[in-house]
Amino acid sequence: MPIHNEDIARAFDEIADLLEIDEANPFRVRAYRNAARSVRELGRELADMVAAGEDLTELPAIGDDLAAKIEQMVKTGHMQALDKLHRRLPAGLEPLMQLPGLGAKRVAALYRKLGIDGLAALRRAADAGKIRLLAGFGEKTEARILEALAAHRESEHRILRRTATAYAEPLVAWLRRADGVREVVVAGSYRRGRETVGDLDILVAAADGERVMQHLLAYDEIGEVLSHGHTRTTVLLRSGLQVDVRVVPRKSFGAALHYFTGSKGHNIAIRRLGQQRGLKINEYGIFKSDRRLDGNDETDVFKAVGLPFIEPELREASGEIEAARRHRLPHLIEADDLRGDLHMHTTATDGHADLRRMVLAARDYGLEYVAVTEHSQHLHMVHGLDAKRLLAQIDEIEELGEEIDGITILKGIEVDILENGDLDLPREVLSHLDLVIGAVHSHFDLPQKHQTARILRAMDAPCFSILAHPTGRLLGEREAYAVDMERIVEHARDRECFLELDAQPQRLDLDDRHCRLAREYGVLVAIDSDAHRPEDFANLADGVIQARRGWLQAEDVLNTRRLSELRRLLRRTMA
DNA sequence: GCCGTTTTCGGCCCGACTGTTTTCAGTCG
Repeated sequence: MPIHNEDIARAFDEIADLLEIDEANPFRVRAYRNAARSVRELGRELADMVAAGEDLTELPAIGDDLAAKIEQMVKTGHMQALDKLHRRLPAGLEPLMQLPGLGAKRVAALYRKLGIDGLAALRRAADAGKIRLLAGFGEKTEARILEALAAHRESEHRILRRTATAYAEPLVAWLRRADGVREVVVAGSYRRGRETVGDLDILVAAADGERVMQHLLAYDEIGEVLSHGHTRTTVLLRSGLQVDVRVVPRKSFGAALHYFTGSKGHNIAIRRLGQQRGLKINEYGIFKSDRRLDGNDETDVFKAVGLPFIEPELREASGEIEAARRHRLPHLIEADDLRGDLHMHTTATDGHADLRRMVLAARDYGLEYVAVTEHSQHLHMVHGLDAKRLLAQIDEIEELGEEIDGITILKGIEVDILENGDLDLPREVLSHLDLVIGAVHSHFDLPQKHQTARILRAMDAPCFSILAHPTGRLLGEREAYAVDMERIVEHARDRECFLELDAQPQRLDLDDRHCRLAREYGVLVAIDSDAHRPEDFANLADGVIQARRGWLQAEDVLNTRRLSELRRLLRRTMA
């Protein structure tokens, strides 16, 4: 079994948990957690770096000791340090740490005083009322543990950013109506543009916090109040979505917005920089020996540590601070930079509106060009096009193109990549088109080697312009299939074809790391709506956010090109 | 255990809320 970065990160996190239960030096514990974060944020596989003999101590938060542990895990599949800890502390303790309300101290007490060594034992003790009798515990803590155990069954769930927007917007509007409220912004991972969010962090600028909180508690959608103070209140909406609302004075809004936007790793790095300059940075401002310097505006925080403004989408502690220091931050793409869309469907296959309505919707959205890209025959379920129907659609598109002004309709197809890497329609038919999008819609479970070879072979077909939704993931439903993305990106560069960032909210692949990889290799990314309905062109905005998370500039994106330039680039893929 | 414009030792981000405490520890973000 190949070892992935996530396996290593989990091992480090588990060591941190067990060490903390064992009352080890808290900074040693933190070192493991920092390393886990660093490994997760790394764009490349550690196993590959080890194979290439690279120096892992170059990576942030990895020193000689942890580099050796990574190497050991990659080579043997085990980390002895973790195995050793497991001989002294049951493996069942680590899941206990994941329950809200339980940390190392309490887990240690439960284990040492009551012999609780896992979730099952915890439930038995809580049911029997034994926990409330422990020093430092009480009835409320015991009740909270029982609740946490019940919630644990439903497991952690993150929701699509798009779904979160539907909850966030009315709540923000509600909070704006509270007396004395100056500003309301959704911060956290939502503001950083993560494709899924676990909760909403809403920041409010107002003088009277308690007044805002009273207004919040009157919101119709609130299911439960988890905690309530005058600067911070946490509630669960009826939908189950957790919302943290924080109120700060207007003069602290910038510092608070920076702090609550995160990411955690980014904040820690910024505060460290501040510390080196003798500054204390918190959500209330920037301080030098208790004298407040600034904090009105988010840029104050960056200025204080000698950096230019860093866009929220970049704040993942994945090189943005170093890039800012060297003035190498990308000038990120904006939604207005897109001139067209290269992937959409109509009622000819699985779309919900006919060709005319879809094209008019694209024009209304402000696009200069749009490509019609139906599924091909292999997808029987959606009545995919065979050669005859495709040729008929080409005629239909040309007729409509004559008739409609203000937008150019390109002729394309989303052709299936068959199991052996062949395309689902012959070259003679595809060559009538302006572009060919290839996509995997079957055999998702091939081993990585085969899946990668299959896709590389498809990219070598004479007519192949863009690889659609390159990992096939459906967030919350289906994992990405196993592919070596670096090889695919490299091949796209050599083949002079393109990779898609599918902007459907549950797809959004390429993801941020893959976008950065494409940019490194100089492969242009197509941000496509994959629209099936007129309103789906709005997906493009979500795609742009993901592209920004992937450090893409307008020049890195295929469909920011003018039509003439786009046609030139596409023609090369159809030779 | 990591790290370095305080550089091989001595630091390590920082504040709010809860519960159980009678002045604060534990947890969380």
